[in-house]
Amino acid sequence: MANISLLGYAILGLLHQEPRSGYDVRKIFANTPMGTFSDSPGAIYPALRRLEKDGLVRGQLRSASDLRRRRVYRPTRYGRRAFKAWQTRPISSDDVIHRMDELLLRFSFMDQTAGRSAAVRFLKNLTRELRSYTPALRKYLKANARQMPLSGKLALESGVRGYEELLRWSRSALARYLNRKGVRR
Amino acid sequence: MANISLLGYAILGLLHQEPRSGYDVRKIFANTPMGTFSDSPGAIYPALRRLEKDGLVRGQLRSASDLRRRRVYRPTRYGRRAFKAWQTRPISSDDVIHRMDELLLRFSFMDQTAGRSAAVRFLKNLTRELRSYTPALRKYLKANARQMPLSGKLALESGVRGYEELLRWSRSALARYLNRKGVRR
DNA sequence: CTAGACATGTAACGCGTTACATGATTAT
DNA sequence: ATAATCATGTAACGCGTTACATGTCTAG
Repeated sequence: MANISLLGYAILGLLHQEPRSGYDVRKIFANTPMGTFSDSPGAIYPALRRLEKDGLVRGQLRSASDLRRRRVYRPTRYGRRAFKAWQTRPISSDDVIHRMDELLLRFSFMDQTAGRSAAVRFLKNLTRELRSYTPALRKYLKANARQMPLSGKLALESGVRGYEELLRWSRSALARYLNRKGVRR
Repeated sequence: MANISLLGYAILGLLHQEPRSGYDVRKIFANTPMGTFSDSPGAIYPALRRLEKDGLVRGQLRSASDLRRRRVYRPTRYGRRAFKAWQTRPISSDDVIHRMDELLLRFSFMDQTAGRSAAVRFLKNLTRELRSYTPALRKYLKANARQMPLSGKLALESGVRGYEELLRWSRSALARYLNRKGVRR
């Protein structure tokens, strides 16, 4: 089974939307909020080749009227299955503590690829984990605040607030899905 | 001039508080909210050796009553200067967009090592950058929301909210410093 | 005709991950 | 005795960063 990096999943997700070239992906990473990923060719082209080597995407040269070589990739059936499996993995407390960025990436492509019900399940589980972790963090801060320098205390406060906001977001996102239940658009 | 990784700076910051061994550092990464950093020996011991090789820290074996070998590190004068230089670097929009975690790390040790006035300057500059970036992100979301799938929209909404919360935090943190101006304690 | 966007690659390098290894000390 | 904790290391591996290289097409 292929081992896919976060960048690999990001690219695979984009290829689910429409067939794209490495250059297309680069432009997205350079010009949109997906820009947390590197748009450097030294990252993207090898990543695409790896995905292809592992059978997750298939690339073909588009040259019909184009003399310009341009390799366009799309996910294979296996790639789609692997992507969906990644998206629907259970959410652990460790994910919430160490891999929040990965969780958000998993969610961002959710209803295109795994469906609305998977999105709802995801948000329910995420909410559960956040409801348990957030107060624990807040408690840690309260317990150790006295012996921490102001800047350290404040930096941690920032982290706690970030998680608390995430929990509010998660709940409101869930509500957004549930309110639309069965509503066609 | 030495090139120091984020993990390197995190360790260097901890060594500013008191001399510590690699094992001490590991325990901190394993048991506190600093746990965003890896506590694996394969990361920490080589990082300490690099810091030492670059003249940023000095390690000495503590063995007096201890037969157990235990290498305790403390920053050198050069290490302290380098750390402070890193902390007081100007804040760019790129830092805010791509390296928020590094900014928070820089701030978290601020008043132990660079002083209260540096902390205030940092927060003022951070607030400025966030005041410019946050509405731009929000605007992007508004402009593209129509053509985005719900989960994509919501994932981006989460990012925007995170930045908005960060801006509120930054302002309140600044207020916290300014209210104490000249107050001993 | 030339600057800039289009488009894809490769090579060296550094560092973090994973897994394994070693041995001393303390607690049960 | 022996399991757990203390404590430090090393080797293979993968991937992202940086920098360089190459060539095409389009706009002014």
